[in-house]
Amino acid sequence: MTCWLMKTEPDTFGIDDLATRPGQTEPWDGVRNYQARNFIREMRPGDEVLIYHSSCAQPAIVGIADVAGEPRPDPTQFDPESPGHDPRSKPETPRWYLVDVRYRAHLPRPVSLAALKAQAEAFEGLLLLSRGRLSVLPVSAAHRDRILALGKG
DNA sequence: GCCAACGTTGGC
DNA sequence: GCCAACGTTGGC
Repeated sequence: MTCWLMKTEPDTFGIDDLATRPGQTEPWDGVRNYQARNFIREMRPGDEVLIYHSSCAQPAIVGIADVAGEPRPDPTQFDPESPGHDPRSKPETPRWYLVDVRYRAHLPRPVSLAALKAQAEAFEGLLLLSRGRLSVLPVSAAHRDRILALGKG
């Protein structure tokens, strides 16, 4: 079972929004990057997800969620009204995928990007630090444990 | 298949 | 709001 990190902009849809959704679950649509897409397709129900807030005053890992279902085609790619519309996508050959993400908990203390950078050796290899623009990425068990330890109250 | 132009992400 | 990094597109 893999642990993942998924980014979101709190001004648009933050962890508080996730926590107050019906079923505390949201289809994580709109990912339009091939590397991120490939990671989504590797996700399995029950996998743990770290929720990261980006493009905000304090970029940080703010909580824990899990993967609530199998990866499936992102329906917004077929919707001409959606900003995620991709005219190249056909229902029989979908290009973009999503998973449903279910809220589990806030971290008692957010783990800021600055805090991660301050322990650069400990977080060596963490794609959040080396692939700044990747919005979905795997997190090793060791890094995950360390992040949760930092996030304890 | 190379590479320049362009667009987007996201920290600061 | 600026700008660096870098993924994507499209001409050749």
